Amino acid sequence: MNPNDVAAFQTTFLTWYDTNKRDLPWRQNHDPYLVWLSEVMLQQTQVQTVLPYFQRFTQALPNLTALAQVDETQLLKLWEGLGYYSRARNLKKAAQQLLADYDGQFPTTAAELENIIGIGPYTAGAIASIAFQQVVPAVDGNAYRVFSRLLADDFDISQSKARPHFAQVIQPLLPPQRPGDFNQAVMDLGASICTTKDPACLLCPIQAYCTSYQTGTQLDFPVKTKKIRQKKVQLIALVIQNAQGAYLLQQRPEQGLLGGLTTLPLVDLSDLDVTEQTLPQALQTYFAHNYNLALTQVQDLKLKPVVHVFTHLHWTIHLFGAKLGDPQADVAYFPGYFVPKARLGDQAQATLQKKLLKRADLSKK
DNA sequence: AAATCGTGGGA
DNA sequence: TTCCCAAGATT
Repeated sequence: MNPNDVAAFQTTFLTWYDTNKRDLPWRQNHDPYLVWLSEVMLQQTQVQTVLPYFQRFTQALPNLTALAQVDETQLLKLWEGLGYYSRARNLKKAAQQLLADYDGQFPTTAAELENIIGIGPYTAGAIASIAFQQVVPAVDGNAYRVFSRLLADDFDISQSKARPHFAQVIQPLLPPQRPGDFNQAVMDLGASICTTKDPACLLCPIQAYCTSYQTGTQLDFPVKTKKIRQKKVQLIALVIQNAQGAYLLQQRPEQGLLGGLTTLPLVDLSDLDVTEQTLPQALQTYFAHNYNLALTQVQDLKLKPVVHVFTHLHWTIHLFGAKLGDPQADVAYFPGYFVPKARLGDQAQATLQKKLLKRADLSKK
């Protein structure tokens, strides 16, 4: 684009934004704390999903100090169901980091912001431009879509160099006076008009500048080669009651899938020796060997399996029931604890866990 | 640098 | 069913 076109393009785009921008709670002001929270919640997550979480989270934890001091249970409870749970733990770490090393003030440049845990290139650009008027792009999926089409740029967005590539491409298009609004205009355009499938080019405010529209190649962009295959895994979820009728929950490690959350005890079917034994026997052996726990009455509950799909995993989970034979049984070797039915919801529950409890009819009345 | 990390929704 | 996508970061 030549310089004259760039100026007209910016004016056209920002004028469209001024009349069509979405009224979102994190757009009420430019408080960096709120901009930051919204951006982290919006990572790989749609606006509609984020809205109720943002309201509850900001009401419970309205500032850095409150966030830095929140206990883990409340933090995860505020995040439950939103996914990518390391985001929540990183928020708290970042709040502590900002209070300890930055006097509780957000740094104002993208480069400095990237030093905060949980803030990567995109989020740094978003905060710097929206909260601090820094002239930097915010290169997310919307930006890939909008600018690959606008410029008919066929750089493969599956490549890790895609982000720096598009940052370089977008930089000269940024309006120095309103970089934050420009970046948000890209997001709104990407969400409403320049969508992945069936983009509404006839309604697009920057149609006249769009190279791919002029050649009818909108759907050829962005170029993305990599596809993810979900690995299929069969699991057993155990409904184990003790003598008091409480249920055994398994505490998952802080790192990794559903980190820090609790679920019904899960066993990967491929870890069981079912060649020589029946499935109930194999589960009994597994718990005895791994956790020094003696299960009795292990049985298939014959319920419809719970299917749960993660980004890279496809789980099919069969529910089995069991009891703890010895009322004095020592659970010390098992990473978890017994919880009465009425208290199952005290800890944060991933959506997977809610599905399991519902299928086992253990949801709160 | 490729894999890992959730969930809900749409075609 | 199955696949893909939605305001990515971390290791």
